[in-house]
Amino acid sequence: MSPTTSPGPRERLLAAGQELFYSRGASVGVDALLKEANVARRSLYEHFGGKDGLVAAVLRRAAEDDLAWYEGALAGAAEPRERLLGLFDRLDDLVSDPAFRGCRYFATDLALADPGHPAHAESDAFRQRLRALLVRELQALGHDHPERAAEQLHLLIEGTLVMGATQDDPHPGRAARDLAATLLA
Amino acid sequence: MSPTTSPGPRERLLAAGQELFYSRGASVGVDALLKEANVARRSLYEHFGGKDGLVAAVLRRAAEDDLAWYEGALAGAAEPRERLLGLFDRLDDLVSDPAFRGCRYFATDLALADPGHPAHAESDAFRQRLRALLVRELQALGHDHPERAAEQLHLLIEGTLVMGATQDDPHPGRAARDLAATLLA
DNA sequence: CGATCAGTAGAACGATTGGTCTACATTCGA
DNA sequence: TCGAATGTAGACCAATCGTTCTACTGATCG
Repeated sequence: MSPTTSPGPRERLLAAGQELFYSRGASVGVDALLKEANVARRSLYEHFGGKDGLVAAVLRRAAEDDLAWYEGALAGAAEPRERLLGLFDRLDDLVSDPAFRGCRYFATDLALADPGHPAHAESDAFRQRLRALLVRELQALGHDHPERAAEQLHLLIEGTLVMGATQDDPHPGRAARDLAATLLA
Repeated sequence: MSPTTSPGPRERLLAAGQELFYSRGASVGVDALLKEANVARRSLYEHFGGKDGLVAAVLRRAAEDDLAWYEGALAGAAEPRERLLGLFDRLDDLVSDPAFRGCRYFATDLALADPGHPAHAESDAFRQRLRALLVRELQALGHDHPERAAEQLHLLIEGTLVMGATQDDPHPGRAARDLAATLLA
């Protein structure tokens, strides 16, 4: 149990899933995941019950990371209004990365047609937490209609991610930031 | 050649593809397409060369329909400004339909990992035509920065479609309309 | 009439899918 | 020291994928 113990198969599977599900979509084969994680086939089914379980577990973990990213992006400025506007600057950087492939949760939802798939619950949970974070921020800002404004900010965020994913727009974050600015006036 | 001749296999395949690719995604099996179209396996390969060809052909046809829909949505009002705002009302109706499953082109792009797939070219073409339509409308409106505003309107449209697809937002079109209104001021 | 052609119907293909199972290695605590 | 756990390695399975193929049918037209 030394602190430098190499991560076990469960951890490696989560890491491989986070990487491959994002870069190649939820349709990557189990074989590719096992190879990337250097893990035996059996370990996947013992730890996650199957591919579906891994997809859901990866989304759950990614939600933690992503929400922390949003918190960090908001922390870029002190003034309440600048905090939210700065978020779109960070988003613009994010989607400008050529490796950016769009919103993880939306892509997964689209890929998994079965509405009962456990991954959908994770997507919903993430979106609710993101929305709550926006509402909280708008309340701290003293906005008159935090719920309505959060809906609009959410729409701007999703729009930025889509525009960034299709790549034919160099700086969707800037376009969204300008719209957000009028919203926060 | 009577005018009531039932559509041939090519036409039925396009119709089946437009229906199934949208409702079940580009990953629907060839068997389901053939069954829906009531067409022999062989016809698919003679007319479209394979499933990839059908996917691309369906997107090309859908682009015509969808752009016509956008034109129609703009035609709802006479006053230039109301034309664009009315578009978001129509979008709100569209995404409120429980059968709405998001943007056809973006979903297809996400589903087809291979960047060389012919469907991507059709998606790009559609987006460019949509963008051109917005620019034209903004010019007619006498907007100071039609290109920039079109980018923002496009972002609002895509955002509306995403929010509508996830369903946890009853009226994303209204949120987008309000943002668009400030943009057109 | 007979040839051609577009169509249907469906068997069969090789590859790949997610999932199960057996055999063996390692670790670790009773 | 023995015996569970926990892991790896990989064969194997049934199902499904997109594709190719053969066999047959029904027009259309010289």
